[in-house]
Amino acid sequence: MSTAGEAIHPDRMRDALTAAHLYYMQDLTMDAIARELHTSRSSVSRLLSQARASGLVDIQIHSPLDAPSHLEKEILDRYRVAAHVVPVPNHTNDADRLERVALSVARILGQYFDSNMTLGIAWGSTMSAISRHVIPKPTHNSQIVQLNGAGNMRTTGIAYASEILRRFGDAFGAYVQQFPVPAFFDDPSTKQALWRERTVTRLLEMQGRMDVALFGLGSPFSNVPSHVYAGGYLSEEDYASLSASGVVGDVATVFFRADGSADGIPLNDRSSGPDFAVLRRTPRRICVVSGSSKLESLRGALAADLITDLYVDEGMARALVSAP
Amino acid sequence: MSTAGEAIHPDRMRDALTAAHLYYMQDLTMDAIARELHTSRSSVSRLLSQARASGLVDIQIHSPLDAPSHLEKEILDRYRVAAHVVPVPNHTNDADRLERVALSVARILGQYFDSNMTLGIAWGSTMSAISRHVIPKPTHNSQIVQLNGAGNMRTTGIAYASEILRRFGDAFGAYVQQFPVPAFFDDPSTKQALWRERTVTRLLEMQGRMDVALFGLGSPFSNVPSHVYAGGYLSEEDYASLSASGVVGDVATVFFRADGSADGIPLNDRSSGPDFAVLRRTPRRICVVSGSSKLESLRGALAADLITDLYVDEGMARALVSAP
DNA sequence: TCACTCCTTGCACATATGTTCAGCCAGCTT
DNA sequence: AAGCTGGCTGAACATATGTGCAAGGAGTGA
Repeated sequence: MSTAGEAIHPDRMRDALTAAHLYYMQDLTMDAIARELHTSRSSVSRLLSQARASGLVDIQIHSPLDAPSHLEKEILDRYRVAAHVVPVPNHTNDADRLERVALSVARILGQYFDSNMTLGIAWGSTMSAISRHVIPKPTHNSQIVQLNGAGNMRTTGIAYASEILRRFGDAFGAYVQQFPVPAFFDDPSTKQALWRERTVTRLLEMQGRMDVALFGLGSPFSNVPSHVYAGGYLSEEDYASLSASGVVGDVATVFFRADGSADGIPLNDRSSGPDFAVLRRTPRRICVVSGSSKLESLRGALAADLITDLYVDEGMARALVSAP
Repeated sequence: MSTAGEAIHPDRMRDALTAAHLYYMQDLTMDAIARELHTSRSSVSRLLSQARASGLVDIQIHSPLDAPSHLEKEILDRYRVAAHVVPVPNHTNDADRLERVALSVARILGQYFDSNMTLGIAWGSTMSAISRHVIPKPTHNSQIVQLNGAGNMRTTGIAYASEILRRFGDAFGAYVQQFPVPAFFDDPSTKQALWRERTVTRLLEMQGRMDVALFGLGSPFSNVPSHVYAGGYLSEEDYASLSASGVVGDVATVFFRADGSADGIPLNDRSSGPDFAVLRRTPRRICVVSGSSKLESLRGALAADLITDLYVDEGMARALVSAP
């Protein structure tokens, strides 16, 4: 069990708590609070920042039940997933879209995850961005499990993936279960052998018990290839094989076609990611997508029924409901 | 069923919602939001105010479970009630204390009340202050019931009490049940007769089904008499009778002694307020007290087991744990 | 159509808040 | 004890936010 968030001196936290009360519940100005706390206004400003960043202050936005935007309702009707459209101006570049969607998800994640739960997480640029902003929430007896290995031909990937895992674990005070294997095995039988090892079966069982899964999408053939496709995970032949199989995207390094099917895609036999059947058994499957190039991948994932809750930027949401 | 809060034009609300997302979830500046929304920065400021005031944005403060202040823990240990100490500087006058405690309670009330629930409320200066600040929260099929009549020798009290009721009703979109009777009857038999009327028994049944009761405390013999004791509700003889019975305070115009007993206090037979047995059956009984003069009254109410959740200013909390 | 009210807007100003920076202090190493 | 490091502080400055006000626009009744 890792410790939650940054260690904060208890006295400081009590001050932060008091400041938050005075500021958010009683509408005092920071100046007034500074006087009550016998400190400077700047310190109060900093205390309040800490209070927000450490989850002492929790800001939620409730749409009155009738308010879901036209887009969210349309997506619900057509795809049966709870959509959350993150407002983003049209001309925004993909990096900013990713950042804004990730920030929104990071701040709302606490609403999905609680004590005694297991959260499965993937890795990739989206997950990395989210991990950098999660807001701490203390939980007990909760677990975070890595969905797929991150090793590739050059590194074990442990540093990268574990950094992401660690951030989530710290934020929730959860036990973190890493998955120190390559994203793809060279030989399927190695995977099968390893999958019979008890350290691995234990992890697979945790995956099977997940309450929430959080993942982005890969899109191999878009003009902006995702982390997996740029990071030395796949060889030329692998890539060709994907193309030949009609793959449009992946979730946690498991691939699927436009119609949502995933059977008979050779690479999946060598992938360390969870079988879609396992994923579909997870009650909440939160998918975070941003950037125009992932539309086809998203359509495939929706067809595959991999998603229960979808976070997208506004542009993607529009694209999703406009075409057939 | 009254309509919730102020009527807001739906377009405006969607803008407010978007602004809130951009401001609170994505940390954009109001200036940036103004550009995205094609309006002026000042309008964004106003949109955000609306979003907060109308409950679109919900700000909560979570003390990490180990953080309850020394005072709150001490009160829990000694009196078995969940105490919430509202920080207030020592030299604050009673009017400000009342206002600050009321504001805090108003903003937190939504956490206690939800759809399909019944809320009982008293009246008085504390309740009035709270009512002026409640933050709207949409609920369904919920009810608000007046605990005790407000009529006195000069007025029916309906305007005063109903204004308080209405504010709560508006905020929660709840059905409001007023209690248009005098606070005290002149003749106990009038009360008994009326208590057999179906309009009244229906209301008494609602009181019996309350999920939450919200009330302040009266303190007849303090130097700062409460509303009841100043407003022409009681005659000289009544007052003398209370004194003779050893009364230290009241909840919803039902009186009690320092040891929490209420039997044999003549005025209670003429009071319109709920029998303490009814109150004690209510799962949550939230008492809001501020101002130094109500200490003895509070002690009595605690002894009478009328309270499950206590909101007090810091001074009162200290006083409560300091003396025997 | 006009006159009127009521509500909304953006501007300009007044405040409130965030952030940089230099100084200080506590705790640790040598 | 001296020297160092890291974290915290308040002053000063740079930004961001709140609000009074005059102007404009939609609705309403004469």
